[in-house]
Amino acid sequence: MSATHTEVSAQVNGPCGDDDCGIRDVLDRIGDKWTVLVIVELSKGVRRFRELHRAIPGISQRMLTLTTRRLWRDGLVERTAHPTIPPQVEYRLTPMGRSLAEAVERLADWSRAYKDTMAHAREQWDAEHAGDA
Amino acid sequence: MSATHTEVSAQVNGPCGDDDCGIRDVLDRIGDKWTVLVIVELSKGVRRFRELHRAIPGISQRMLTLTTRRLWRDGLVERTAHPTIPPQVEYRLTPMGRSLAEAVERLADWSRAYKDTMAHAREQWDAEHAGDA
DNA sequence: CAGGATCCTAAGGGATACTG
DNA sequence: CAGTATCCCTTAGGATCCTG
Repeated sequence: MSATHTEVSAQVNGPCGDDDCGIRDVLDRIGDKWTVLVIVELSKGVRRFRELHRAIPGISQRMLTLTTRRLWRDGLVERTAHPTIPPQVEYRLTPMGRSLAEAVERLADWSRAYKDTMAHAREQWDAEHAGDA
Repeated sequence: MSATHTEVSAQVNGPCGDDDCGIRDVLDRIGDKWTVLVIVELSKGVRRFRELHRAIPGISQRMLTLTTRRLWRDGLVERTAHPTIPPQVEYRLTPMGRSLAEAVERLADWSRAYKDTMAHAREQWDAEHAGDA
């Protein structure tokens, strides 16, 4: 798997030369507490504010508002406000949003694949370092 | 959660039934400020503490210590301490760590692919909502 | 060199009350 | 219903000094 390279082949498996690529950009966007959950929920279909709120346990209206607004602003979701009484606002992923949802799903795949391995690694580490502080 | 919902296509493109899958798990691990940067740097090869410190501009020793330790504990990186004076500690990704690095790269790919589109979307949004507060 | 121990602040985010 | 507006508090993380 890993070649016997030291750091000569920095550009082999690193997609960017020596910079941090765009990784921080994505994480600044989805690294918060709720964004991905909203994205995942919206990847299932169109949702209204209230539906999102109930589908994502624990989120406050405030954070849902902030999160949806950020996604909207970034062009990841489309917001449709029906001028009815009471108001109805629908959120749906844009093509770009769906593509992000795809990438996020891959990450979720990884998580499920290695969850047990990581848990076991932690247990073992904790056991081996039981005398430290 | 609510079972009486008439959600027909809930399991179509959603990889998990109605839960949040393991997405939060991953993000709790890589969603912080430095973890991915360390992972990316280590994906280029073995690195010593100092090398990591200099390769990742802005990180403090404290955060580098915490970050590497967490990765180590989770079995994502391997830590080799040479009992020399002065000490030498090498970090390298484990197979599981490399697999995570892969997934992270995919996310970075996405970022680079849509960076401009998002920036443009934001500009437009800001322009259209210049009169709000 | 590779950390540990402390101190301290910025900000993310929760709870609650109000509004169009 | 879909938000706003405030208050408040926890905590990630920076700065600094110390050690084996």
